[in-house]
Amino acid sequence: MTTELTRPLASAPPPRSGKREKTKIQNRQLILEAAKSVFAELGYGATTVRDIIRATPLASGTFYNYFKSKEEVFQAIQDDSALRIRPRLRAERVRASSIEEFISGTFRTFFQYVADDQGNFRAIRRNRSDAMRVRMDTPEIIAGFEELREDIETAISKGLFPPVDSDFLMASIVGVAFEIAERMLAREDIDPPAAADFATALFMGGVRTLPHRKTSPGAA
Amino acid sequence: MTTELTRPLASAPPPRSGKREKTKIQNRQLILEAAKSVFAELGYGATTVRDIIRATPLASGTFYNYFKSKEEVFQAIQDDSALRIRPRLRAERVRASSIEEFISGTFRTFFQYVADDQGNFRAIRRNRSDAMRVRMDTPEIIAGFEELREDIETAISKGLFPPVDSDFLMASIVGVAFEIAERMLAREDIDPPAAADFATALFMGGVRTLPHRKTSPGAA
DNA sequence: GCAAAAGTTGACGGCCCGTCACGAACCTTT
DNA sequence: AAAGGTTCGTGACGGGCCGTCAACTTTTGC
Repeated sequence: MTTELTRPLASAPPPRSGKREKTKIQNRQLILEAAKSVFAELGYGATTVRDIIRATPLASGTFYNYFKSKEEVFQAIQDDSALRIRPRLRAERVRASSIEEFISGTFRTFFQYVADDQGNFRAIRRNRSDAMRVRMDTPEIIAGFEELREDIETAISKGLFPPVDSDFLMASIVGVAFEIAERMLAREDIDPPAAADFATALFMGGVRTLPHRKTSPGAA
Repeated sequence: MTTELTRPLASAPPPRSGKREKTKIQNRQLILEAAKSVFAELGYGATTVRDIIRATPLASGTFYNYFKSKEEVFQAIQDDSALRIRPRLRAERVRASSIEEFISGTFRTFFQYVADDQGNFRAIRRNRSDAMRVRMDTPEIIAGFEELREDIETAISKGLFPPVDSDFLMASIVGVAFEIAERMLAREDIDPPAAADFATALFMGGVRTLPHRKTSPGAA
């Protein structure tokens, strides 16, 4: 504890590129990959840290050199996903010069991403064999929500949006995006543009301007 | 399953109102109440079955006479909640003679219920001290979603709604309802009618018809 | 009352948790 | 290149929770 070293230069920043750094990165990746596969197999709830390390050549103790718990692994996986899409969504919104572009750009980008990234999005959302549906928002994802709110504020101050409750509007966009994404993935033909069109029409003009369906109603 | 009646007596239905039935109901309630309180205290994730029975005069083995796991207790609590609001929501929708009534009735009823029922709604939604947000939909809740979809279908066939994708529309309503509910509860002044007005305006006319905010923008 | 049925109890084996002392692998210094 | 220092992987360990079950207690039907 007592750091009473003579300290000639003490802790020089160790940006080594030696073998140590290499295996560290590798081990971390090993654990993440194993976790993804095990989560997909057993579901998040049923998975134990032991299951994850067992799917790895490492020892149990090693796991804890990299993550504190399975929650943290989960977060790392999800945050990774969030980190990849956030810039794209943000770019889409910054570029927008109308409400319509803002809304449709956001939805198109999001649904397309979800469809491409089903592995990370879908598998994790099953708690176990329970019929219960689960959605977990990691800090990085929540930060993405906040970013959306800020972009809405900016859009309002630029006169793009009317001065509405940006918190509720953000919540509405998020809610529609996630909930429709789930239905979209449950379908035989996954059609991100169709999902985006639906959501965009809802936000642009309400229920009455929603696209009409092609299939005749009443069909089971 | 085999309903072979004839049976002179055999397993006569035991609708006793004896002491046995009474303590059975009581024990179940004891466990449910304890679970609610413990979930609220520790968060769902961190709670163990032992924590629940410890908050009870019962022995550990008894727990398993009533529930298979903490998941099942959780479901029982949530389903209880869902069972209370579903009829109200349904009544509201059946009574509706216009899109506007259908939508606004649904949201008003839902947000009012959430505000009244914070105990069951709020406490459970914290996973633990983690920053992660969690939402879990039990079978009863999911059945409520399906009921909404059916009511939308009925409304379409009655000409109340245009022939839209009822699945996506249901998803949108659900997403907006849950997500706004969460923001609403996070605020100092919980105002269900305001939340309902916002959501209704969104579905009736889109972003451009959303209520304008009173507080001047730009304030931190 | 009494015997069978129903329900409760808590101890038990099995598993998972997170830690930690140890030793091996690596890196630095001379 | 050898020694010394540091970092990190390893697996065994105590503690706790899980779900079960044989023994016991209470209620019920007669």
